Amino acid sequence: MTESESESKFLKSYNPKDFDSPLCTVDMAIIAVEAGELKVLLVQRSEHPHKGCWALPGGFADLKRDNSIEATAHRKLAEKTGIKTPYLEQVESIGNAMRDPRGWSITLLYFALIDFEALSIKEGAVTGSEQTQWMSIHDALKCELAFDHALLLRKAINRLRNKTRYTALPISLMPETFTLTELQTMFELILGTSLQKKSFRRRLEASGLLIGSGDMRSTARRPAALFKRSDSFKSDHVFPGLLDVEIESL
Amino acid sequence: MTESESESKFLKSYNPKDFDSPLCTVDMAIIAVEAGELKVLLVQRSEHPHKGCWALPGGFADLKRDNSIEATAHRKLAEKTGIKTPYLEQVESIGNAMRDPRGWSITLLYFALIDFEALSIKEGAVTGSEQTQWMSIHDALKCELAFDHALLLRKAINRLRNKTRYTALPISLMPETFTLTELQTMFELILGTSLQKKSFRRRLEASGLLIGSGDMRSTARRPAALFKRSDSFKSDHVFPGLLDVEIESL
DNA sequence: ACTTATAAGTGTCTTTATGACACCCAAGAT
DNA sequence: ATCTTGGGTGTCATAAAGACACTTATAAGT
Repeated sequence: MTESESESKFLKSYNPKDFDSPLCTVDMAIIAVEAGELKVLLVQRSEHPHKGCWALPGGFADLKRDNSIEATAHRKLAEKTGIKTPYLEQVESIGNAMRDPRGWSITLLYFALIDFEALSIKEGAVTGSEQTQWMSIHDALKCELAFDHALLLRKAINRLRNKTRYTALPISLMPETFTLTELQTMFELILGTSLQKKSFRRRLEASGLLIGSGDMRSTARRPAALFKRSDSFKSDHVFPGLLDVEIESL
Repeated sequence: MTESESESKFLKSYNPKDFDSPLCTVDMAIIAVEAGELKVLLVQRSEHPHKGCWALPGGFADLKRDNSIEATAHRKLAEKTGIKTPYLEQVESIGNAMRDPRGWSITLLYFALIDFEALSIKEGAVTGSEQTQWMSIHDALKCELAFDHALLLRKAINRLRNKTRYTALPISLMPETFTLTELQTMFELILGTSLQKKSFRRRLEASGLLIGSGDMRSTARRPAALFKRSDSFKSDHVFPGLLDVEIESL
């Protein structure tokens, strides 16, 4: 019997269900800004365990439909928000015997950043049988989320805060065009500190990530130049230096 | 029936095996330096699939013995190297339908850095029925590793290289005491570039991570001061600035 | 029409950290 | 005694962020 015959015979008699295997899920921290606050999308669990609790959206990979875990994450995101091309990043995987009463379980945590205004499914929408809600990060961390989802949310926010110090990530939360002050406000909102206007503009200027759209935003004051993402824009662009703010680890 | 009675009834009738669940493993890139080369610990697979191929050590979480995936990683590491307190970090999780012929599979990739000299199990050791080997990174990436382990190894090395630019991580690869030149050589080996002696020493001096051990190393030339980790040492210490080297993404 | 408040946007000096590189120093080898 | 060699330092240049004052444009109020 050749090696490859031996291997195919082995595979034929192999059944994954013969082994004890942990539960394996994908959970998502979907983050947007609305009304000047960082918010996260939560769903109310319609099934046990933790029935009735608010939780991060997520669930099992559908082995028939999803070719990879990123596909699962994209599918979940599209189901909840209608958004197809978000900023999506894997944060970490947490697995242990205690986090789910059903038994040993692992979750792959993703976080997504989206422009709230681009949402096709908004406040209080009901997808399937589940109630969904945008809740401010602050409230979400206080309100007894299901499982260890408060921990997961903290991990996602910490990642977002850290990356905001040295990358252009928050631009993913902005609409098509925006002013530099609006963008700076977004950074400040995420970091929870105020930033130096000059330094902020210098970084962006030097990065070449944005170009003026030509238009101006006329508000009650002096009009502000509108910018949009340039051709060379990448949301994970790394600036040469860190913003010197100390972030409170949640 | 109260909510909690309803929930416990649900849990009693719940069987994880009722659902299609992916295979879920932990794989490890265990890295050390020997003979002036970055090396990775590989095991030769004694079972199908990919029987006979070299692979990163790893395997299924033992739901009976391991309380968490970190516990699984620590156990695997101790089994292969005898080392209990390494630098250990989760890199990423990869899951898709193609990476394992047995079916949809997810792996949680960890990487560990250890001081080769502190190993209790060395070259060519046989643990259980598996042959193990330390192979240079360069060779390992060329030699057709099992599954997608070449990809996993590249991800681990890229992470190591990136972190070496702005953290003190490589100190985890050093013995108890060492000279600054030896440490710099370690950084250079990982990054694949030479570094400025002065800049390198300044960063470490300013960090307060090391203190002189009092002793000197007497070689054929001028003796060099020996240093050890100070009380405030943390391997994930972040330096204020980046080392300005461009690293070839593998 | 003039003034004022306010947000947009700029000029410029300081501070911090790394890069570059020349120089000095200590010990064994000759 | 001198040479060689790697250990270790002094110092100026450069890059990027921080601090902060200043100018500018607009709408609203008088």
